[in-house]
Amino acid sequence: MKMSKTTLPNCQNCSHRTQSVFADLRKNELEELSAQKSCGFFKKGQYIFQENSRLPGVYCIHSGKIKMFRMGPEGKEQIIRFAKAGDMIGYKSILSDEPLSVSAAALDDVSVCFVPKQFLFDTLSINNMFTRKLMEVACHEIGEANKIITNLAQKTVRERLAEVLLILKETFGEDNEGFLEVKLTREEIASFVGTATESVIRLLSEFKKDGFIELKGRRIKILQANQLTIVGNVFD
Amino acid sequence: MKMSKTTLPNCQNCSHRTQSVFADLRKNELEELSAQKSCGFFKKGQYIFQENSRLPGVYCIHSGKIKMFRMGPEGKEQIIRFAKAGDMIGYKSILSDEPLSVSAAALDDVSVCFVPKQFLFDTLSINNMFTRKLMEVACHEIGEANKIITNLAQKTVRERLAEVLLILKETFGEDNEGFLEVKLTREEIASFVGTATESVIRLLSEFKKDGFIELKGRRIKILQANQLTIVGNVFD
DNA sequence: CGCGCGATTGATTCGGCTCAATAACTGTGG
DNA sequence: CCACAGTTATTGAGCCGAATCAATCGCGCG
Repeated sequence: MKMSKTTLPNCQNCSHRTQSVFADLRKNELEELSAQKSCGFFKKGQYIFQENSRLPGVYCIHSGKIKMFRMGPEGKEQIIRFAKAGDMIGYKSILSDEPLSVSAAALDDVSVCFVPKQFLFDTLSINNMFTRKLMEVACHEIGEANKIITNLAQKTVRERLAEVLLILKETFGEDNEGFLEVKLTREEIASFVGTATESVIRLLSEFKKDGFIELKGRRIKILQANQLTIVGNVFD
Repeated sequence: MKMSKTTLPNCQNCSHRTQSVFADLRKNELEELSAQKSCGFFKKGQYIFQENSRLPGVYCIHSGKIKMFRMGPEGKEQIIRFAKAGDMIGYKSILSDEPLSVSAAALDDVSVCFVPKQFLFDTLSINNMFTRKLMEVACHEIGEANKIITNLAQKTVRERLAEVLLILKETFGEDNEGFLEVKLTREEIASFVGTATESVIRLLSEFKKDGFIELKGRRIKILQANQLTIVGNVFD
């Protein structure tokens, strides 16, 4: 991975800044961030980092999509969540001072900024709004994880797949034709749902037959989101 | 629930303080905490709080054991984790400014201190060590949740039960006879493992037959922890 | 244009859930 | 301290969702 300071825009005028955890940074803090960060690129399929390792900082995603996953006991990937432009990844390991609990891999070509952990700690100690924002993001994620745990334990594969489709729509949005703006293999979908690839395939074609979705190769279009919320027992 | 300021010791000389998130509070901060907190008691079985509600602060557990759980789509409890003396609960909802994502209920008689959220926010803004500690705890919990998600998706019930027994030992310890220092119904164990009550019962008696554990009514003694780690595919 | 991975479909197996019937235990009040 | 009532635990039988295994298809890419 090449790292440089010039390939991506300064943090001050980064288009993702206002939606990111850095939204509340002051002018001089942003300048410092720009000065300390470096940039990197990952091709589709490459690992950004691997679980159990440690990083000297965090990544801010400038463009591209990323899957966060853990290896199960038989070496099978379990996708925990996705990340996209504007998200910061790898920070939990820094803040809890533990090795990474997940790996991250690029779903398409990805460009990132790397922020040294010292910048985080420095900013945490002087900018309360930043602290609050970071806590908010972290604590929100715990709530999401609690929901996933309950779903995995209690819902059927059919229900979980319906919900996953809605999550993908929510997370990545749709292109101008209405297809989900993310390209995943059936195996990756299965890994996120927590089931076998064949089960995903069978249920997808069932949803297609029911008119809930349209399939075009690897691309998925959601036709009846409301039906999926019903099938998936999705309340919130 | 009765609330008073005198029933429990001051925070300064609370025996759990040094292991809690309040370990790094300064003298005057501890005095302020003592002044602002109130105390409460819950009988076994009572709810401390319910998911989707909001609290004006957080609870510190002074004594007793608590289950944290979520209601699944069919109204079935999913136990996410346990909490015990020294733990702070309910803070994630405060910090993410969202309704609670879990409920909490007393597993035995519980006494708690209630800390208004303003104290938390005030202390976050002036005590960096407290901030770091709180972040550390929250981020650690995310890592744990990631592990649980992977286990639920990929391990068998047998493996998960073996691991749960070890988690219970780790969390609550053993009494002088070697029995787990927590009294759970089979249904609660099942709810934590993410399976049916009958499956827990069958597998427990299997573990007993294999000599891994001893059962005495509701009480469980772990005889061969190492065998359980093998059966449960527990690496860390 | 062919190679190879990913997708699909079918057949079969099986872990684990549900339902049902006792048995054992907990704790409660007399 | 005992009896009773209501839980909770146990065990068995049967079923079903979903995993696995096997084979073929088809698209994307070099």
